[in-house]
Amino acid sequence: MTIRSIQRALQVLQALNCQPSSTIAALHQTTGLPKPTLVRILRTFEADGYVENDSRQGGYVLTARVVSLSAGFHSDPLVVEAGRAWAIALTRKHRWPISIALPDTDAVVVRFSTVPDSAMSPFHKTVNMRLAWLTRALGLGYFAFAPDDERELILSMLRNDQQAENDLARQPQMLDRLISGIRARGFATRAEYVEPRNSDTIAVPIFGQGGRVLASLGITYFRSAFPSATEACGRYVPILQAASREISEEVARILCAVHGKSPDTPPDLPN
Amino acid sequence: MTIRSIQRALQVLQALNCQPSSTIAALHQTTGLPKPTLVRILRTFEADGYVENDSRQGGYVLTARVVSLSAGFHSDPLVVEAGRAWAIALTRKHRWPISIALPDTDAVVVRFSTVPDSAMSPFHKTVNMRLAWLTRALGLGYFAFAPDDERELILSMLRNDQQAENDLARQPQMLDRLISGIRARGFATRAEYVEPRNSDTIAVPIFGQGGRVLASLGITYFRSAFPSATEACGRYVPILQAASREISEEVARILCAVHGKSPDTPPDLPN
DNA sequence: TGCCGCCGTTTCGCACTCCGAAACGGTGCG
DNA sequence: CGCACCGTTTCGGAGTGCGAAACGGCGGCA
Repeated sequence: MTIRSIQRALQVLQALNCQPSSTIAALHQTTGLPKPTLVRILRTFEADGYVENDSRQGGYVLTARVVSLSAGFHSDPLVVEAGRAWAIALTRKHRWPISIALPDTDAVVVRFSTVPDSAMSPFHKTVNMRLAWLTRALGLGYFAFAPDDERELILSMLRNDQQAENDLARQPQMLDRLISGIRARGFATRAEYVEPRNSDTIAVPIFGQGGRVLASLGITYFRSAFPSATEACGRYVPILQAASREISEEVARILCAVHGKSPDTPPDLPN
Repeated sequence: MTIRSIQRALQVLQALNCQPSSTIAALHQTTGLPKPTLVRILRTFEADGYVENDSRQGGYVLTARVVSLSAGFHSDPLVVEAGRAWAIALTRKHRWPISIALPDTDAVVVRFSTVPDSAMSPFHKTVNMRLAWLTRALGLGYFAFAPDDERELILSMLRNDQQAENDLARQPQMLDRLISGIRARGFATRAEYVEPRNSDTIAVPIFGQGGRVLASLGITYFRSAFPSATEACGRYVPILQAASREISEEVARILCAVHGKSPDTPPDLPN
């Protein structure tokens, strides 16, 4: 059971967003709600500071505070929203768990993972796991493709960090060699010397409009399932890269559709 | 009387905006609402597509659709929000009505006016009145200070327009002379040959951060109240310009405070 | 001037919607 | 195995939100 008054309130909020200012009559017209109901809803918004009612402005007007209702929505979750379907599809087809990681100050954070869907997974729970920038596949898969200024910003944070996993931040030459290798190959893998040794992750960047990296997309598998890492990469890198491109397009599509209220059309999933 | 369920819903929406993903327990913690209530509210949001609940993401997550709750909020109404207090104060002190106008394609639109507060007003209702770009003070007060590309865009719309008031768009030399005069003086007045002849308006631009024009701010008076237009301008232009500067600062202040939930602190009004 | 129509708001009594304590099923942990 | 915690469901009661109707104000019109 859903709460009717809330749905109506959201409906009114949407309507208010369509015009610089709205009269009761106009809202009544577009939402179909009875006028006393509208007055009550608007009075509630007003009490909380989301709208103001001023005859000098010709009715009810949104205030700057409405922004706080969606201010926390970077495009961060967007890439998860867009990527989820492909990640699930990939896991269904190839068995191994897929993860999407996003930057968060001094590490990347796994924001989505199909570990619960994958019978064969080296980990139990991965969501919200923080992974080091310079040793983990998902960290490097983002870092290596980030623009120079962003990389420099991250490094400046890591240099003050005592964690052994961030040692590379203090070894510019080695780091440069690692990064240019990753950029040349188009994907990153986990450093060999970090735990757990029995598994590996391959990660590729997901790009947004304008070519900026939004996130990294990774697949994790047991090393024992393949004769060599090269073999595994040869198999999964093209798949990840294709998925990454599709996710980028889906992000663009969602961004365009945000204003419309059309129901979500399910994307064409890989078969 | 306000509607409790809506207030709670907004509260939850705010909380969701503070974290990439939220569990029921976390929301219960921060909002203090009973868990069954939270579940109902979240289910409502989910039904309308504003949040998604996915264990793979570790709880409830906002979707791109939340943006539509504040997408209509350009910084347009913001300048009105910021300017209202000063406009009212100016009218109280100087009697004449003050208006704030914003661009809307082929004209400017009065979005705020103290006409209702002013006993002495040449007009009855002004809000939502559309004023021609090149003959009205509020149009010119914006146009003359807009960047070149924006001016060119507006002109390209006006050139196809049959309205007599937009004739100047087809007379580049005369227009240039008019515009550079306005820029030099720092304010605009209504063209002498348009109605109503018994009144005049003086308008100045309101600038945003980065020096872009946000709106124009105008005062309207009966010509018969002054021996000459020069006299009126000499008196009111400094006042309008000072108010414009204050409003710009207020806009900046609101923009900074948007995320915080601190109650609106009333600005220092001119005495 | 007086009448009419429209608009935003308030009233008020009833119905039903929303509420939340309690219980439930699941999962991870010691 | 028992415990603790978490998200979700149940369910009966009451308080909350509902909307038809009425109100007051304003502007237009004759």
